[in-house]
Amino acid sequence: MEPSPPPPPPQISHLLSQLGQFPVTPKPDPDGPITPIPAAAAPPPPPLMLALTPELCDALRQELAPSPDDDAYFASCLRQSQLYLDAVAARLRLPSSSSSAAPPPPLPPRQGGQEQPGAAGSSSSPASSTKKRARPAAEMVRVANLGPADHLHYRALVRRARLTFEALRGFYQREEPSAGARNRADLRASSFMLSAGRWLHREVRIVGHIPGVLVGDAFYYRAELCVVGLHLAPQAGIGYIPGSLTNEGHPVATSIVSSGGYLDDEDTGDVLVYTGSGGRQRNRLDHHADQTLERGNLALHNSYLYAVEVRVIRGHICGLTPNATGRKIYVYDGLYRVVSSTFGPGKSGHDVCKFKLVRLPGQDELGSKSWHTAKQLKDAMDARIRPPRYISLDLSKGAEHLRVPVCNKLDDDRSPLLFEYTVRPKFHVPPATGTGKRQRGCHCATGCGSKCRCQRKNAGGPVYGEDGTLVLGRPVVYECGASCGCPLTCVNRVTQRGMKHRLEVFRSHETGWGVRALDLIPPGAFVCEFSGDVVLMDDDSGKGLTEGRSIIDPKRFPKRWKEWGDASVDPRYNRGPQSAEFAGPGYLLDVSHKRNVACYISHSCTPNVFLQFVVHGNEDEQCPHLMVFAMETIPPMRELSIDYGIDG
DNA sequence: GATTTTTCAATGGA
DNA sequence: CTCCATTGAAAAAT
Repeated sequence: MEPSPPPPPPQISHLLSQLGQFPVTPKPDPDGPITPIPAAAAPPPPPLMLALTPELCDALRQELAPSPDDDAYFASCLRQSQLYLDAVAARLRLPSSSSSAAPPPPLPPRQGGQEQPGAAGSSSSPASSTKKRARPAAEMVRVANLGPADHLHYRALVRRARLTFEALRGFYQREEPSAGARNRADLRASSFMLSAGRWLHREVRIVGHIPGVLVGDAFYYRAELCVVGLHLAPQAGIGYIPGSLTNEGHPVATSIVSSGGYLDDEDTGDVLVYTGSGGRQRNRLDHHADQTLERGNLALHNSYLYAVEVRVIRGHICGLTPNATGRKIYVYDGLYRVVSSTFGPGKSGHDVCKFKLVRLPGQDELGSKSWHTAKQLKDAMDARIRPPRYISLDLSKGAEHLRVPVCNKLDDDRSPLLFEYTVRPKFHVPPATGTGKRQRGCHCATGCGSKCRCQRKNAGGPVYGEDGTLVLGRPVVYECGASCGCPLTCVNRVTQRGMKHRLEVFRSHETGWGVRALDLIPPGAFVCEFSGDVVLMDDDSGKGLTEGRSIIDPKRFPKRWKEWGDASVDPRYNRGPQSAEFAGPGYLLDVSHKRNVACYISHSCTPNVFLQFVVHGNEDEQCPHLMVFAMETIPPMRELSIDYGIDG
């Protein structure tokens, strides 16, 4: 048997000739090496249903000029698929009888010229009455040319959806500590959000980037990928638009999750060899049967033929997670194009579909690569090697638990080194009232439980979970303190143990100086404290001194803590008794001379960290610590941002 | 439309 | 700690 020719690159001529030809059951040479799918051996092509108008054909042909230049080539592929999808979208059937149960929410105000709504209902009433399973919509779109205003809008939507997901997940997890059966809080959270109409982009099938999701964004659960619309299949690796929704009747893949679950996978970052699905026992690595070119496999093959870009999400096992055993984390790595599709025996002997994907140029740095560079930086610093352009290996000069490197790759500014570093502000300690009085702290000898006096000052249950993450944002948090009987390892002293995740200060184009994470920071984790010189408000001598100084006013921070842990979308959730009114801090922080890392965190109105007031033991309530907590999963090399309450 | 099939999860116990 | 069986949910296919 003569060897089949390699598949021609999917250029336009090829595309045009292939549009109607889909080999459904290829029969490759059983004992040969992996053979390309023989297009010639395909069954008679189904009728070509995509309307190729003369204009469209001309437009496509003009793209023909094959260029050796990769960028031009990829750009041409992108334009091709754009043309194709536009043609398909234009001919798509309408969403079947307004399939969304809830009435479409009012469109948010939008500034940019931009045709795609796709906002999940903000005020949509939970469509609990309708039993009908709401199916995803049929309309297929690609969102392009997002203006800055649109980007902010979508980023805020994604942020809120993830906050809700995390709050619900935490709520469900705590709700039944050990109710016999398995507690899949993640599934319950996503399921509830679906029924409440809070999945994003439900009314549309998005090809390409999901607006509001950045390359490098990290997710702890597959269910979370569903909620934001990145990858709709809860378990399957290939997400696709079913053939019944494209007018040609062929499925098209939109996203894949690569978790290294197959023997034949290879991954060098920009190039990924992905194995199709099927032929495998669940949870098993090895194949026991041949795969077939159906469903997801067929969809991915069609993405190859049509040159449609595919979202790639990589699953990493991160042993470094604070909460114990080898969790997985899913990182959005951007858009890839399928450059080859083959079918043949894999390592286990059975036939497998293999797809080679190449990352499209012009995107933000590969998320997975950022993890790598962060690790290299950390290794170098552990070995006391100063990477180039690092002006300090430790801004705190040993004062912090972890070293805080400073990096400036832009100019010669070394100003962070000019400030004195203070790990925590020095508050005026109130004189012990009543000398005969006993210590005001708790007397818990080992661990502080629900009986602990300090814990009970926090109305509505424990402040921190087992893993040390903040359960719920509060007006103020009372931790145990110096006068308590418990050790520093007490569960109620999370912020006193210092930073747990490495940060670095860096010079940035946009914000002057900024702070970014070197470690993965889980949502709800303590990040660091704001520090500087304390200026009491009622201190007359201090008032005049604030002129011309860098002052942080703790009162100016918007109450972003309200967004954290708020699961009130679920009516069964009640946050318990509200703690008494908190007057708020009565001091200013002067960071003109002394400061710490936190002062370099930049501002955003879609922040990924927030401020939580924390009182340690019997400290003055007027002077709560300004503690920074993560609001979302922060991947390595991602800049931290907080809402300072300045208009932006 | 209802039911079955498919799926590179996640848990908690052994 | 690794293995594993069980439960689980949504979309596509039937």
